[in-house]
Amino acid sequence: MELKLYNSLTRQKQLFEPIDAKRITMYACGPTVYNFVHIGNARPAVVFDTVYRVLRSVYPKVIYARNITDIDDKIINKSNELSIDINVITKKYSEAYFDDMQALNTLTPDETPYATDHIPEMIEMVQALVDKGHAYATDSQNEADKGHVLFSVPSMPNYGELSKRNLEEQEAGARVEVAGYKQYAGDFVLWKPSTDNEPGWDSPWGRGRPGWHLECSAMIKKHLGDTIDIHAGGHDLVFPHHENEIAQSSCANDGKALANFWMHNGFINIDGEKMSKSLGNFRLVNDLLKQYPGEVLRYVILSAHYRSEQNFSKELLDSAWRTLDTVYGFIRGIDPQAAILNRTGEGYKALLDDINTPVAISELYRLAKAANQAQGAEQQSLMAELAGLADILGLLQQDPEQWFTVARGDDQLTTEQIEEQIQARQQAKQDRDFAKADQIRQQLLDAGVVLEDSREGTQWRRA
RNA sequence: GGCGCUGUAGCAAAGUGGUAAUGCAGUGGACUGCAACUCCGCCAUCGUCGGUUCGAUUCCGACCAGCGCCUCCA
Repeated sequence: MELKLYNSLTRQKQLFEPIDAKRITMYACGPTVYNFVHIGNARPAVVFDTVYRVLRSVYPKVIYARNITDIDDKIINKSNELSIDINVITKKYSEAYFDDMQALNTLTPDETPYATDHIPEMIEMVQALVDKGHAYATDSQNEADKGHVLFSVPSMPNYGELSKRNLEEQEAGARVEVAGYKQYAGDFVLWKPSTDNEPGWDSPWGRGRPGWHLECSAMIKKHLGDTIDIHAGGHDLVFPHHENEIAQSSCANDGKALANFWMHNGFINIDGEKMSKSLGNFRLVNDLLKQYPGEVLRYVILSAHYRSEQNFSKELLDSAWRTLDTVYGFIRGIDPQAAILNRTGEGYKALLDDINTPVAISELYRLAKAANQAQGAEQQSLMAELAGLADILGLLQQDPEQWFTVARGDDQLTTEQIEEQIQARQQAKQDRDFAKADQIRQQLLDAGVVLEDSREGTQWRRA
């Protein structure tokens, strides 16, 4: 039983070999909390939650950390814009994030470090970089430029390893305005000065705040170690974010690798276009949850391989919902069984092969369908295997009866009303008044309730 | 200019050097008072053109069409 993962660093799928099989360490870049998160933020959360679940099925202990970025210029801007204290904003949106992620059935990471709780660690790392000649404080001659500390990219010979970038070759097409205080165009900020009305912390270079990349490096070192097994995030973070994290950590830790495996998820587009503010096509998880169960969103995300791009659309969501209806329909009324993971099953094997969730999901469907048709011990065994696979995918965690009967969106009828109507229809059928029976059924259908007759009676579900 | 990705049925999405999983939709049939559910069946030669090979959707090359990063970004 081997786990293979695609490693962005080597650009190939390779056998996952942990540093310490008794303690797996994994870090995923979390959100900057200045707004509700959109579906694109949900993808890494769901994907790496699944990776976490797979790892836990293989190894006895996995430490998964996902940070909250609660100090950032975007947050400061929002704070100024709305004249609301920055802490109020970060509290509100970090809580909203946790709620959304729970709706997507992601497990709570073992560590949720906040950037602002790690200022001393960050300062310490900057100091180490300065001491080792990998960083420099800007000249204090010019008052405006004073107080910056920059990472010196030329001080690191193998800079660019992750993104395979050669800074010289990029200059031709790059439109980066180079700040005057930089010694080299590619140098990036470790520490920047804060004005009096900006949040800041005292440091050897004056009152200021950390640069974007620094927190991850500092928090990884503190909570997980100098070198971790897996570092994950969205594909767009490869450069510059992760590249710079590597530079900081590696140089601060005397050349040790920051992570052995780098995993990056592909983007989510909306109706064929990238989500962007100018297009106004952001899909907030919070809004989508008003129309779809969280499980539908999770299912959609896992129905494509995590490295490929995925196009979100209403059609995709509706289709996923119908599929889940079918699957829950298969197991509705069957006694649930304690989960037993079939480690030689196709679904689990697919997950071990670079987290191939689409194949695992098709196996989930196959098992549910087979359970629907089986009887007795065979059925129990299929249900146990189904539960085992479903647990790793974080799907099918609801009671099927609930899945079908909990009101969806704008449903008007209560369960009691529906069952009353079903009784009335039953009577009409017994009286062989089919016209009336059909009329009741149609009325219910118009109200979003589908009836399913069987020898045992009438079952209903919301559609 | 540099780095990189994608192109498989109406939609979604796996996959393999030996004629392509799966889901949704559609469709034929069974079941049903009629439906719904369910069951049985049908529905693609894998962007184009070359090359390698006994054989390619799968390898190589070119081309076409999309797209991402290089600036905040999941």
